[in-house]
Amino acid sequence: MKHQSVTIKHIAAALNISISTVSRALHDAYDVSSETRRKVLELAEQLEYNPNPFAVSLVKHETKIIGVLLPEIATPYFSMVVKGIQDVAYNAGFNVMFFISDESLEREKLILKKLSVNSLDGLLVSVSIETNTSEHIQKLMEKGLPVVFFDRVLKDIHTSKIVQDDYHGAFNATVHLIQQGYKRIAHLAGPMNLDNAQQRAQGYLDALTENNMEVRKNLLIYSSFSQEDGVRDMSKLLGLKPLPDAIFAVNDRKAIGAMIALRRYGYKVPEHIGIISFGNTPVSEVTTPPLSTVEQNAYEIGTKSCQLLFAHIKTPTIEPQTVVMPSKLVIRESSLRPKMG
Amino acid sequence: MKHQSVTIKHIAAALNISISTVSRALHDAYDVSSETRRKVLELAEQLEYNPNPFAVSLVKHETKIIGVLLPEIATPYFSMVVKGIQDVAYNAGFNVMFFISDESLEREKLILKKLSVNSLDGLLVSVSIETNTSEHIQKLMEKGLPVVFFDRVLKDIHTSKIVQDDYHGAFNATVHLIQQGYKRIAHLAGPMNLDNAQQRAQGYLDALTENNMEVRKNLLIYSSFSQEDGVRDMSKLLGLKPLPDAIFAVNDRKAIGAMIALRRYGYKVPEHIGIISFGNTPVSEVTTPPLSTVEQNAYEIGTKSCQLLFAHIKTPTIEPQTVVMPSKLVIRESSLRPKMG
DNA sequence: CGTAATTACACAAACGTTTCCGTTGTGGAA
DNA sequence: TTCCACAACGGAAACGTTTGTGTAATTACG
Repeated sequence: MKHQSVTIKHIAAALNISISTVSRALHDAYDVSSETRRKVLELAEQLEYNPNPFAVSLVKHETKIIGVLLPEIATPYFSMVVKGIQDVAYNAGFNVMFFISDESLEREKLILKKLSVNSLDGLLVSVSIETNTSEHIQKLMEKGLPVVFFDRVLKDIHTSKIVQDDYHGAFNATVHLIQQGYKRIAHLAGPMNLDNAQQRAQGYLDALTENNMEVRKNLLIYSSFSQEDGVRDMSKLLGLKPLPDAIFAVNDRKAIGAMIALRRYGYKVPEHIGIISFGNTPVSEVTTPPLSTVEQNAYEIGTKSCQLLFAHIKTPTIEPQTVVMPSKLVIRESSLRPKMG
Repeated sequence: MKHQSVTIKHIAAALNISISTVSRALHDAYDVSSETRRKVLELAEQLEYNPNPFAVSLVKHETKIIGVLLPEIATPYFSMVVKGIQDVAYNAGFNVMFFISDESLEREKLILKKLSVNSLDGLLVSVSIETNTSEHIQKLMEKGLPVVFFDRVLKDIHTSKIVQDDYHGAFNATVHLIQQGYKRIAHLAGPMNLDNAQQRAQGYLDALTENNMEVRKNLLIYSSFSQEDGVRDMSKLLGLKPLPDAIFAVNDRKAIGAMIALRRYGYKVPEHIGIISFGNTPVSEVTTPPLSTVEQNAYEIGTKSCQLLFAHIKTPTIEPQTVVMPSKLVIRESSLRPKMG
């Protein structure tokens, strides 16, 4: 900063030795007597010496910083992932820098374009809703930057990825509704071009067909992830002639939107319409009725993806792997259909 | 990175000019002909040259990075503040680095101790629950690092701070309960040593006395911020002989904890017991009944504090100021006492 | 035409480290 | 005594920039 901080030079000058000796004393103290080593360490402690990370990075070609590129940070899911990442990184002595695309492909590209490859040791990526290309990320990888994807991955990139078992989570959630006796099950889906949203939709579809239930096109609605999307899509569904009697929502926010719409029109959950969603964010416990949902281990996704990234940083030649986190059903009241006579 | 990236040297060599000319061509292009300038810019674009930020930082003594030290990131409030910070920083061309104290003073100290003053242009701070000293932060400021506090501030530090109007928010919330006709109003307070929790408690107390209502010591319970704290404290209150008939909770999570405890014991909100809280996080809209609460503009706190920090960075001699964000009541059903005969 | 001003560039120092290599001084072995 | 090994240190290059200063070549001016 403006105020000069204490450097290796000051220590060297004070002790009347060379800076190279000071440097060695502070690290692997070969070639330095225990006496001078002691004096250096003592003075460094006293002066509260901290190495200038930029100078170190310049010569060592490593930054001890990882980047996280993600679409959003103020959601229960992503903020929890971030916490997991941060925890692992902190324990490994790494700092974390966040880049938020705000669900915009353009901003995503801009961020990566401005990014000097030297400024990061590795990058964690979850792509935006709009992202339908992988060039911008591929380019970074070609320059030697280790990249690991989490949650929202890009199929055509050859690197490690860590995802939820979206397919089976959705499949099991839908089967659960079927087992409860619901007959006309709708799906409030996510954005079409997002792989994990697609996986959930596919799980829903396969669960229906494998249980010999008719797939109705108008019961599958794609839109974005917001609560408002849930309200809107549910309202649309409520205009259908034979009403759906159950909803599988792609995330908790949309499920809550659906519940709001249902309440508005006087329908009861789970009596008239059953609901199950995906996420198990804290809010799902406190809705009325409490929301059945698929557990999504956001924190673990964060920690695992960070660990994977470190593996790639340590061993650049490592074989990429895809980790699939198991999806567990959390059944609460919203999907428990009252037994009828 | 391991793979060498393109530097100013490569451009200089390719064009057979000196690196200083390249550097000047890329910046304020005095002392360079428009011809060579064009060639440099062209080649830089083509090679996708990005300056090495560490090298720049070393010589310019500025990093274009701000740090954010905060106790937690996976809560609706803090993640929203972070979003605000990130937005302003991004538009100003700054990167943001997060440091999470996890509500631990020890970790807070450790983080700051390891922090080289040179690595940041400025620091945004919200202290942990345990933080009862200011030395560790004071020390950084003395070394010339601009610091701005948000939300959880330290009284005895002379720098800019931005806080919610906790006092009047709490005061008005309590007055609202009084006006609704509630007589025995309890307060589920936050940690005693946190200034903003204290402010809210004081607002509650003053609202009672100014309205000639008796202050009962056993109706004021201090604990932490979690939902579990809310459940526990509310259960404790339900053991009192004359029951309280209204609750003012220090945040939404504790209010929800209280609602869970009330439901468990068969009490109805707002008929038996009215509730109002502080935060207006998204969850407060979807509880049953919807939660009355004090709006807390997390996003604006983020943007404003970041702007303030930039002002300090730009003009280190600037006079510190304290910004108080107005607190607005958001009345929903949980505090609307049914009129009785 | 001679001198001064200007243009366009190169050189080199500096930022704070790490690290390779060279140098000094001491002691022991032959 | 001479030679060598080794311990302990200093010097200097390098990382990729920015920036102050030096210096040719060109232009302007009286």
